[in-house]
Amino acid sequence: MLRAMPNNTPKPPVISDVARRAGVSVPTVSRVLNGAAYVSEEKRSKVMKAIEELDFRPSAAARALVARQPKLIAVIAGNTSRYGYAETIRGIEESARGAGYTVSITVVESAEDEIVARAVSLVLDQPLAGVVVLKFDPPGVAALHRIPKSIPTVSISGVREVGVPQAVLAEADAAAEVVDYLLGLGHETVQHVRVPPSRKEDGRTTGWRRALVAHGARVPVPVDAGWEPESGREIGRALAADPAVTAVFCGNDEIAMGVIRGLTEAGKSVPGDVSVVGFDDHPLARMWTPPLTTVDQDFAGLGSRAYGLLETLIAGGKPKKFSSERPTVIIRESTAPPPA
Amino acid sequence: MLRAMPNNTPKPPVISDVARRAGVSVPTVSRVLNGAAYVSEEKRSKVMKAIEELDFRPSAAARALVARQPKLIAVIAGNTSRYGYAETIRGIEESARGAGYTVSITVVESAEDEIVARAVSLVLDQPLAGVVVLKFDPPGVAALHRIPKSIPTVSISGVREVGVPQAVLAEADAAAEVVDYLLGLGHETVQHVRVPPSRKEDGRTTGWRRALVAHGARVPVPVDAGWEPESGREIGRALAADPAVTAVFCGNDEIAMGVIRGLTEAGKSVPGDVSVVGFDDHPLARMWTPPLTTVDQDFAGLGSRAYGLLETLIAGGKPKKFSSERPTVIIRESTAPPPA
DNA sequence: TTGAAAGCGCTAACAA
DNA sequence: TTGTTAGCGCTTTCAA
Repeated sequence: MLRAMPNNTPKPPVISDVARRAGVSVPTVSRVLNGAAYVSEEKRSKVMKAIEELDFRPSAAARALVARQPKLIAVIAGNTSRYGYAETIRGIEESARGAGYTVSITVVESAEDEIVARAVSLVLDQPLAGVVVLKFDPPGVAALHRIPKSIPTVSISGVREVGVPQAVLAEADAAAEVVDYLLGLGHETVQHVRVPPSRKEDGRTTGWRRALVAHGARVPVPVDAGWEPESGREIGRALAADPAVTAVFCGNDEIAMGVIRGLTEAGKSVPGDVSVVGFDDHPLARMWTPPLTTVDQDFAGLGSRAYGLLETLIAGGKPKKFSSERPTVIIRESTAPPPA
Repeated sequence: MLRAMPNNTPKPPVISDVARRAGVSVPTVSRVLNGAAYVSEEKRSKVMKAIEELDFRPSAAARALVARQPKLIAVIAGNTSRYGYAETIRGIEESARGAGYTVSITVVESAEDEIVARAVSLVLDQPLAGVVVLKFDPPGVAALHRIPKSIPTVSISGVREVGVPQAVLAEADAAAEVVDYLLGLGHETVQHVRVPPSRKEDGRTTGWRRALVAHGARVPVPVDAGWEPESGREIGRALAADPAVTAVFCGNDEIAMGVIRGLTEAGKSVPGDVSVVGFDDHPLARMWTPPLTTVDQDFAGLGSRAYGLLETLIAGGKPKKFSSERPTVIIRESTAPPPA
């Protein structure tokens, strides 16, 4: 553990050091620092010089203490490095940075009470302007429940839910469109391989089911995959054994790639024997063999919209309850009519 | 832009509110907060109760001001969402969180002076315990130069460099090993497709060149790729036209996948006609067709080691100059002897 | 245009 | 065991 020991670096200069060196009062230094108020050219330059010489930086802690709104936005997520998460965070950070905010990220490793409490508490220990919670998974959902109402908060999700303002990517509609497309190609039904859901059922699964039912098609039991492509591979191998499956809709591209690999290893051809669709439009989806039919999700835009909602909230405004957008289906070469 | 408007959320409770409600003095509240000193069971429970009721959280800003070390670590990077970056950040965050730190991320979009200055300034405006700079690219390198020496700082890189303490993944050695392996298979030389380097030459290129020279093999002119797999594809197509290239060593897996795709599209077989090696062991590398021979880089471990260095620095200790580790070559199926 | 004084929310030192 | 008194480094009145 870290001990509170004296730091070996020299104590950094403070504002009074600058004032003394420049021969002015502390508030005057503060004035030139903030570009505000009137300061004579003479003093201003003296102060600037002193700042340079001392390599002075105002203490962020002191500034934060004094009235000023904190300039930190916390992002809470169950994961930071998987494609969708990373891109969403990128979108948040980019927008936030543009407005002068820094973003912190903290991951909640599981939905277990103690883990969630510890992570949230860590987050709240910083001086925060607001928080964005990625509700892509159970840890995210659990974390949201623990954020005090007094802190401006928005969430990000794949489905509309009541609660704090929310940026959403309307997955269900896109999923339904995928199924429509596949059924239109002549497939009798569409198998679904889903990623770990954030709740009982995620938007992709809901949309898939809805479309199947709307078409009067048989609704197969969804197969659960993990987050790793490897789990898709195993499922692909298993699916290959069932001649009834001619079309598979996967919860994300990585899983789809794994499924394709498993199918191929088991001797099936994609899309000749079975069509496979992913979700997300991962950068490698178009490089895949065959290039993957998938759904483009603008994660960065999603993050950016979440920031927008939060900004309104922080400013004391009343943002829309939802900022919703519809992902786009991208048809490439992993889908075709079923074998005759 | 965000205006400094009054917030609509109620002003959060402060320590004096708790003290008043509990009928004790402010320092007493502080004492129970910090678990220190003697406080009677009676008052302690009164205070706890007041804290609960008010949902009070001590102001991090005030705490930071008063001697206590801030609990925020800033990560500065040229990117946050690409595989290696995201994983490295994950490693940092995980270790930092374990020790009670939150991590902020801010990206530096280019090495342009103004951009770098703005980003760094944003970072320094937070009360920081220390900073980790990802020197994987020019923006990262530029940012490092702007961090004041008074702030505990470590960097992360693929090659050893003088300066602040550094966590390194010894790319050059691994790259050399790849070339040794390929040459051992019988290839006359190895073409190199590199990702945008952080400096004149990155470790992967250095190791590749070194091994080639050591074997007395011809050293081809490296081909520059971008970060997108798509750029690899174009290069692959171009490379297919040159019968002299039978082995290609790529700067990362995404590029390698693009190269393989380009090669394949141009009618070459991998590894029959040309062998391709990637770098990073991306999660999809083993799913690829053919499964990719690559180099496993433990990015999360790298991030974790960087945190370790920083922790020592923050505690006032003197960390090693380098925490170096050697990536491992992973041979899969995208490499074979050259065609007869 | 400038400085003196007050105070942000908290912890540390000192008495009691 | 507890309260009183001082600040931490800065910004913000308020006078001058």
